[in-house]
Amino acid sequence: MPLEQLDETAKQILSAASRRFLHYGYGKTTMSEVAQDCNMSTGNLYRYFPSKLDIAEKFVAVLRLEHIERLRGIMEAKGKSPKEKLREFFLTKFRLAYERFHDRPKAFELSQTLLAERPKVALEWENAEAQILAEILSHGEAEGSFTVGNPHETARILQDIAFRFTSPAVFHEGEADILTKELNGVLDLVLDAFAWRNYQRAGGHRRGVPGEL
Amino acid sequence: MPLEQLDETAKQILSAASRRFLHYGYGKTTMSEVAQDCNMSTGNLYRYFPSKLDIAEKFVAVLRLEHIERLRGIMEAKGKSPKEKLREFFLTKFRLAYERFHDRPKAFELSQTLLAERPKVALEWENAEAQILAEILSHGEAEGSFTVGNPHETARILQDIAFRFTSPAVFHEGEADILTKELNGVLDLVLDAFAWRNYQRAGGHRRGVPGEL
DNA sequence: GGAATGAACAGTTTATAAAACGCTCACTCT
DNA sequence: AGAGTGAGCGTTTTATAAACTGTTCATTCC
Repeated sequence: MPLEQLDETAKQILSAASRRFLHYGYGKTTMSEVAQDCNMSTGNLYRYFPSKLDIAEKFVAVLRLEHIERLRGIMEAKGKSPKEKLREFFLTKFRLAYERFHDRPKAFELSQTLLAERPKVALEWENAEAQILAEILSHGEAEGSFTVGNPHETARILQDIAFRFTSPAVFHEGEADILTKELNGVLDLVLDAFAWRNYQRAGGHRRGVPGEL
Repeated sequence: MPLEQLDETAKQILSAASRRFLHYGYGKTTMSEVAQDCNMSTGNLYRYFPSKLDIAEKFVAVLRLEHIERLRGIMEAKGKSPKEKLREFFLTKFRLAYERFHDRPKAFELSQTLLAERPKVALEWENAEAQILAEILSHGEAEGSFTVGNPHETARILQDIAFRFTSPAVFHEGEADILTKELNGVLDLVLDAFAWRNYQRAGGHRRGVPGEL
């Protein structure tokens, strides 16, 4: 699945196509243009990719890998509390989404067509994120910061909550700093909910709540 | 602004146009068709509405009024706790949005074009909802169920949180019952956050928290 | 014989001409 | 004099033909 498993020629094709996708958009790049960039015939492209859409899918898969690695880095960071990680997770996710879509309209178009044709891609992306989120929650639970029943279920709910700050269609409405402020308000609320659940689990009779700042 | 303030002829025009909007969609209904339905000329339509878009805007304004009245009814209901009202508010809002868009694609098209041309309409709708939401929060605060700093700010944040369950673009992904379940999970979390804030305000030393079920 | 080609096919996009549309206004009707 | 008309204006939508694109495969190349 990672880039390294690809044939050298496939990498070249992917690279040429990616460049055109970002520059001219998915719809405006043709297979023969990509072939020309690679000094080969159109027919030969199909020895390495089943279709144009599969090239786009691979392109997004690479993007996703970088995106997920970034978030995984936050999860694995030392010296940060699970609460801080949770906040940073969503702030980073938002910032990455904002940069990807608001600053680069062609990437937005590619996502639109790809997700229309291949809905699974979006689900895989969300699942990969939910995985990391669930790990943050599990660590927090083990460490006493959170009380989370089912980490994966809770991760889904957190994704629902943050949807407003991930959905590309909305980014035009508000500017980044306003949205960031609102997202922080949302995260305050989420963390308060966890604080309450943690307090409830602890029996609701102690003044100091473990893991509370 | 309400329907009653309209001229009798204007009401007739609005009614005929609305019927066509819902049946054939905004784009497929023509002014001359509406005029024919009303047994008048196209020119006469413009004595009552400045443009076709303004008819659509009035149509949506009526919809909004019904929608808001419904939510206001929840807010004003007797014998329900603010927490129950908060939950019912969002469940109803979701159900209404789901019916409006998922079950009636033509209404979806009308919203799309109207919001593209008249972004203010969406803001007014959101503001009207936020108003009611803020009142529920204020009542809850006065009654001891919630601790809410700024009701309007908090209302905004709750709207952000529920965005996933309001955004028309998403309704195709999951079915209503799955989304309802997830929304309930989100509301559980929100209510827990309020419980914690309430507990914090109360000094964090009492076992029983006022207003808690 | 595996790698690469490019003409050919079906489907889509684009270009453009024709039809239809939203809207105005000089006018008629009552 | 206020309500209503409808031909006419500029623009948008639609219909259709031409050009192009994604994909295949019989063939060529090394």
